Amino acid sequence: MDRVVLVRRGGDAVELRECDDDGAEDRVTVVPAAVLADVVREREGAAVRWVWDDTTRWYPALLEAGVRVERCWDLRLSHAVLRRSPFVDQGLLTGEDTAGWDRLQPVTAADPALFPLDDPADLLDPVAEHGRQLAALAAAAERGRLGLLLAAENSGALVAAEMTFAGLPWRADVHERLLTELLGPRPPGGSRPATLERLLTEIRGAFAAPDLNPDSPGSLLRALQASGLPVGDTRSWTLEQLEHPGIPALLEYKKLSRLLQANGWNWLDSWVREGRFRSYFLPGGVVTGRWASNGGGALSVPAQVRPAAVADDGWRFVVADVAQLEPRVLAGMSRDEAMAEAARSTDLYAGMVAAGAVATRADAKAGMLGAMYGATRGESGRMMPGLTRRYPRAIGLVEEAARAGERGEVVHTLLGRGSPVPRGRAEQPDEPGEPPDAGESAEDRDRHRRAWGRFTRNFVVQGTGAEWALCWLADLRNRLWRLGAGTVEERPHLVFFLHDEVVVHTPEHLAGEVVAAVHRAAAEAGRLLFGAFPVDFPLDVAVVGSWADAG
DNA sequence: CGTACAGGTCTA
DNA sequence: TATCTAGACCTGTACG
Repeated sequence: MDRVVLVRRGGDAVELRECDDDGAEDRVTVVPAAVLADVVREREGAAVRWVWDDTTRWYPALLEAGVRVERCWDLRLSHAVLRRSPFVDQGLLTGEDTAGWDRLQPVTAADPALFPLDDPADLLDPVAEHGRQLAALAAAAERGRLGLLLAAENSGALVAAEMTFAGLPWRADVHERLLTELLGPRPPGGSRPATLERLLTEIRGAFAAPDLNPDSPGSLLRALQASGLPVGDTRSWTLEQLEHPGIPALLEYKKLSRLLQANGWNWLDSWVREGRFRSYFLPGGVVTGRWASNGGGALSVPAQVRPAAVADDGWRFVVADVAQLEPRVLAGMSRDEAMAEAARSTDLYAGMVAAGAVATRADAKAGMLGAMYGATRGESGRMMPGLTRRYPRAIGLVEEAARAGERGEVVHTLLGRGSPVPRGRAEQPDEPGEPPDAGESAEDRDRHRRAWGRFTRNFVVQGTGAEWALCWLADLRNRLWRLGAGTVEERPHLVFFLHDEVVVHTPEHLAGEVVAAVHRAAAEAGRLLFGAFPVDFPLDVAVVGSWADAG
């Protein structure tokens, strides 16, 4: 397949350097930046992979011009994967501007306007970096897996930009009605809404604290203790355990205050424009390979405000999520036949009960969460011996990951994403990590070592789960494109992705085909990661008018 | 007066 | 007897 490396030449020209999959260069052309979108649109007719320093620096402008690309190679994201992967000979990846690629950050909501001469990306040579990456991949152990990871990561970069471009349909009028019903009318100048004022008066009376500000944890804690309540913190969960006439009003205040602060009128003003909530998704933003987000708290949109996410007239949302993704991924990556058998049922935890591994569904859930998060005590910890007997390969895999982390070793996901090197173990001379703290006791060191073991234990499962989800997303993106005609936002398109859940915005008459596509993409993701090994990934899928109506 | 951190709450 | 993974982001408060 042809590859075209895009290189900025000053503010108003772009160099196109053609090469093949080995990086051997063919010809070079220079075009004015103003016609780049037309050039890309024309070349998209044939198979081509666009190679660029960073998708967030190139793709938004193409999408604005109505151009969608099929494939890219994001040097920033690929660099980050290759730099950490234990499959890679790091010597092949090292060049004089490696530190610059290490530091390169995506363009996000916080700094949308980088001027050409201020952008650190302009100091980097994409052609040289591309060559190093191809050489590193070609020589890698497990080249096939690592190649799949890079393909999925690069496809995710395109999805992320397309989701920000399209935006999640959001009805400000529905959201405002919800706020007014719960909080009262929008008060002027950011003062407290009527409902909060009323609750505040009640709380101050109940705790005999006329100046109490419940938004100040310190003064709230002192007021509670002065009323004789035996509390050490002011979390809602703690307060729910208490018997006191002021508690219900306080809990209600905290809940509504949180709504106001996180998703109130200010949020609407900041993040909703022209009927769309536009946040920035950051592929690879979490070390495990999960996405992070930036702007509007897209990864924690409360269920409370989801009624305001409403599909356009004549359109629907297809909302799909995977049931128990991570235990299923663990069954597949450890090739644990017994756990895969439990995963054959729609409810994996019920499957574990049916197999006699645990007594109840609650035990199954607590035990699996404990196995993946590293609980050794309490409810979850008690399940571990039984699970280990019944599922030795699955439990053995996470246990080994934990032991490796405790020894300070790097662990990796199925496709080869590597865990960070623990502090104090970094080998780069310019990044010595934290020097050993002379004041740290043996107990502290032991606690840190076990905490790092819990992190690496979770890393292999959460990270491989993220790889499954990326493959699902990438395959779904291609299927959705083939279902319609026109630009991205005229066809069925992804508008939201959160670890194991997707939301597709689709013309109503295509909803049935989108549902089928979501299922087929999930089956394909399982095949890509686990081949013929029989582990199922059943989906909960809903066709709805509002996001709140799913699930 | 701006930055850093603590505490809290939402997400999977 | 037992709160254990990964994030974003708000306010209040301490600090330089």
